[in-house]
Amino acid sequence: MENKIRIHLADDHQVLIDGILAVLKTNPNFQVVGFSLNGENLVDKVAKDNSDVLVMDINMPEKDGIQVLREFNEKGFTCKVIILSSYDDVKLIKEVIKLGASGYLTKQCAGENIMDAIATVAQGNQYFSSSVKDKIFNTLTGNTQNQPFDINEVIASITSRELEILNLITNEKSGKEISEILFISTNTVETHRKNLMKKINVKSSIGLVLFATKHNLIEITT
Amino acid sequence: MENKIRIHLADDHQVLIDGILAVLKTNPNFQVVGFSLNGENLVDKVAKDNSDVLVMDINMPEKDGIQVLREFNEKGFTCKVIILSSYDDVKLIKEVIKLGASGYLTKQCAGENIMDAIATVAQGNQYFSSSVKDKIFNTLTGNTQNQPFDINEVIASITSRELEILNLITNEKSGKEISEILFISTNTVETHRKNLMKKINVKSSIGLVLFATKHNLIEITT
DNA sequence: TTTTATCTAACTAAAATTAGTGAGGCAAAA
DNA sequence: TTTTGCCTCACTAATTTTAGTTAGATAAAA
Repeated sequence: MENKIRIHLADDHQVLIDGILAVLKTNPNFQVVGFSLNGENLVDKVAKDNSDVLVMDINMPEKDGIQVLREFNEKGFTCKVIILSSYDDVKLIKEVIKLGASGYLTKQCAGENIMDAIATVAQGNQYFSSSVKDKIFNTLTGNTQNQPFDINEVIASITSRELEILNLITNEKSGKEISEILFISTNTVETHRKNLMKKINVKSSIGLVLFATKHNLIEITT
Repeated sequence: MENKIRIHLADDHQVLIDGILAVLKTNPNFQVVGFSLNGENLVDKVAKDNSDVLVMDINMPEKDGIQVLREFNEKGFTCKVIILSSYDDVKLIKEVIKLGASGYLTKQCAGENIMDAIATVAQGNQYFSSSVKDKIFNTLTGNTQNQPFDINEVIASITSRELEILNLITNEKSGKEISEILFISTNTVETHRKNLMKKINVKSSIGLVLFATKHNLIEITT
């Protein structure tokens, strides 16, 4: 028998952590080496623990699961990550997969599924609960006309000045405020806004904000 | 030694139930006699189980915890109820106390707290986690301006109709479009929008969208 | 029963956004 | 050198949003 799988749990619900701890204790192949109630310093803790698998919630105080995944990528860690979320939102699922998560379970799943998932991803495979797989499958089959143009091209076509405008719009600045911040005419601001809407192909500033946040093009300061 | 305390668990997160099951197994005084993944027929099931204590989430499919408590009162059952909720919203806490709940824990609590709580309420006493007691205390002492914007309370104060509006705004619908979708006047839509902006304390619809996406209050369909 | 919460709606007035077109200046690339 | 892309700005006009107030209807709760 190989070594035990070293596991780190992260969820702001202590009772859930305690519960999973108790469940995992029933399997001698698993060893929980640490847990966290928020996302702060999570990457460092996991590195220090030398954990093989991180089971993590998305919604956590201080730093959410998405941010943690990003940090993992930046620092090039090899620890496998299983997302254990309350929601099975397609966008969220796609995002965490893109960010390198090895598994995604909803909290509707059984305790056994977690053990399956941990064992699976520890071997380098991916594990997604059936409801998650269904959702993804449905979107893949459902929308073929989804994106008439390449998102990356769109993002690349956004100039630095436009990005500046986009940033300010997303931070709830009005056209007039933006003009005062950047020392340009409101006309210019609105021209940029128009060009952005055309490029990104949205109907309003709301669409700009959704696009900006979805693709993390901006930094929200408020 | 008296008889074991008979417990029923109700939560739509199976993994949490499995976890609590594993935790409670460590104490021979507790016996979990049933569990439910939603609120449907919960009252009847608890009655049939002859349970002493029901540990129940508020947010459940089919029938939420509040409705279940009401039903308990109507039918005059004596089973003690402990609420295990994700939120420590004052309004919610007050409501469940009024409806006869014997305990209230947030999911931030430890597994041990649940055992304490069960033992306490089984003896006819009440059990509230310290964070819950603090919250209630603050409101009683009039310290309400202490927390100008408790996010959970803000979210809880959003009505279902407002959520509907918020959803449509976040999906790039204009006021006119929303009025046509919901068959109400644009004036009404704008009133809802105003009330939302006031509740959430943002300057514009952009702020509403940021809030909605940040807290996963809506489903973006586009 | 009275109060409270929610949804509905109207009114006015100011401010902001959306939409389209045109155009000058400037710097880098072809 | 000519072209291209980007930033700049103006003008008009329609539409939408923001802000404040008031208020009726209804159902639930105190």
